This record gives sequence, C-alpha cells and structure tokens, in this order.
Amino acid sequence: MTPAERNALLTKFISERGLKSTRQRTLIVDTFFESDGHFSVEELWAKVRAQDAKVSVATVYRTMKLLTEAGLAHAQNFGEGQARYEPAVGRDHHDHLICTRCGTIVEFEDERIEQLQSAVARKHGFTVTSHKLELYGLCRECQRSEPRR
Amino acid sequence: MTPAERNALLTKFISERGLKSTRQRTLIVDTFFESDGHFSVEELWAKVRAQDAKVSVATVYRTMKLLTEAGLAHAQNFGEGQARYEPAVGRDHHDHLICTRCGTIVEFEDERIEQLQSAVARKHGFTVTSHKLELYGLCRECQRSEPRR
DNA sequence: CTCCTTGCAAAAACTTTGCATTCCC
DNA sequence: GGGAATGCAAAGTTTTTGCAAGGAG
Repeated sequence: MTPAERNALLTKFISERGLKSTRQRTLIVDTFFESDGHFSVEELWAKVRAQDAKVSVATVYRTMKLLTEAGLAHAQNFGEGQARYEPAVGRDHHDHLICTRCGTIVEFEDERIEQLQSAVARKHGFTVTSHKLELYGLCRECQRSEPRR
Repeated sequence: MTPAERNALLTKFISERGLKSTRQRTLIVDTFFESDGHFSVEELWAKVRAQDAKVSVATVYRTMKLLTEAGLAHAQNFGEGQARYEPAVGRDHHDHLICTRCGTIVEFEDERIEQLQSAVARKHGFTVTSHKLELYGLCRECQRSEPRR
C-alpha cells in the first residue's frame, strides 16, 4: 500500500472522530511506516527524536494506540517484556520466525497451516478471529557462529 | 506424570546446583502442580498465601523462574501484560485456543500443524527449538450469549 | 558453620494518566 | 475560541534486586 493510500485511511479515521492531525502525529506515523519492521516503542521513539528532539514517549504511546485502534498497526508480544508494533494494512497475514540469539524476525505465511487452524478451532466449537504463531530458534547465521557445545 | 516423578526431577535439579529445598519452595511447587492450569504469578501467590500468609511475591517469582530453568514450567505470554505459567513436563506439547470474551483457555495439539511448522522453518534455514500458537476467538458459550450485532 | 534462601522494600522496566499549556481547525 | 493534543512528571503495573536476617545441609 502506498503512503498516499495509508494517509487516506488515517485522515478518514481522524476526521471521523473529530481528532486532529498534528506535527508529532504525522512524524510518528511516517516514521513508523517508512521502514516497515517490528518496532518497540523505544526504538520508534529514538527514530522520531532524531528528527524532533522534543517529542515525548507518551505521545508515541498514544499515537501507536491510535494506529492500533484504527487497524493500521498490530501489537505483537514476543515475550521480551515490551510490545512491538508492525504495520498492519495492505499486507497479507503472516506469522513469525524469531531467532532467540540475534533477535532477527522473519515473516512467513502458510495457507495449509491456516486451514488446519480453522479445522481445529471448529472442532472445539470456537469462532476464531485472530491468531498468533511464533517459531523460536536459531537462524542460519547463528547456527554457524554458535556451534553445538 | 506423578508427583513422585516430578519431585525426583526437581530434587535432582536442586541438588545438582547446590540449591536447597525449603518450606516455601515446596509449597509453591506443590501448589503450582496440584491443579494444572495457567497461572499468573498473582493467582499462584494467592493460592500459596492461603496456606502460608507470609510467603512473599518475590519468592514466587524466583521459584517460577527456577522451575522454568529446570524445564518443569513454561512461561506463556497471552498479552495481558502479565505472564502465565503452565506445567511443562510429562505432558504432550500443545497449543492454545483462547476465548477473548470469557478468558477460557482450551489446549489442543495437532501433529500436522507441527510438521508444517518444521517444514516452514527449514525452508528459512531456522532450527526451531520451541513455538507458540494461539488462536483467539469466541468459545461456543460466548457465541451463544453474545449474538452477532 | 556455611552459604543459600527469604522477606521486605526499594528499584527497574514499561506503560498510562492528570494537568497546564499549546496547537489545530 | 474551543476542544483536542502535547509535554512533563507523577502514578500504575509487573517483575527484579539488594540486603539483613533466617534456615537447610
């Protein structure tokens, strides 16, 4: 999805709710979508402050909450004690492979797994609205540099 | 696995490391394994304090960390901002179906999903050591009592 | 006796909130 | 001008840690 399309969605969301578009908001949102990855609030804050040193963490938290409510970002919890956000719109659903040594996160998707998940849920009478699949291990590089001991 | 078997593992772990078996430790461990479920530290602490009012949270945290290192418990992070622990040994691996309305947690396992996960990891050069699969939605009861609007 | 463990309270890490001020529209 | 957003600092949460006192082996 293009920045223009994303901005259209955001503008709509903001105007529908009587919210306002501010310098900080714009900066945070642009920074977040610029390089898509998986940001912690702290990392995002660092990037934002590089452009405007006076933006407070609170504003970053508030903006990410807003983006999440607008459906433009998803909060992921990889068990590090702090949430990570990732862009959410215009991207296919995907899951994560996480290297426990270097922290690399690889995204993947597998239609067959999704289907099996639906089947399992159905069997238990559940209606599934979302899911989270994370595989933890060592990436190729870390397997090399950290030989079995 | 029987309490006896579990205790054997724990005793081994403790003696191997020069640790000690204390009243509090025993109480917390027994309470944790007694009714297997998914406890937050706070819930576990409440149960423990019902038997010994003077046990501190810190001890519960320290004991659960110990159990985790010993491989007898696993920390799960369902994104509530606080971790939940579940017994880990002598049970087959399983994943979770979580009702987002009433909080019910159903465990399931599916060999085919596991196989597909391995295949995906291999394709990306990862060696997987663990994984987490959670399906979020409404359980049968909550679908009934919360009709579509 | 030794040194591990505990309780307590303080500290840490992450996130939210209250309030006066500033800024959109 | 008026309501919304910001910055700041204070407060909340959850978890960890330092230290003196107590306890297991």
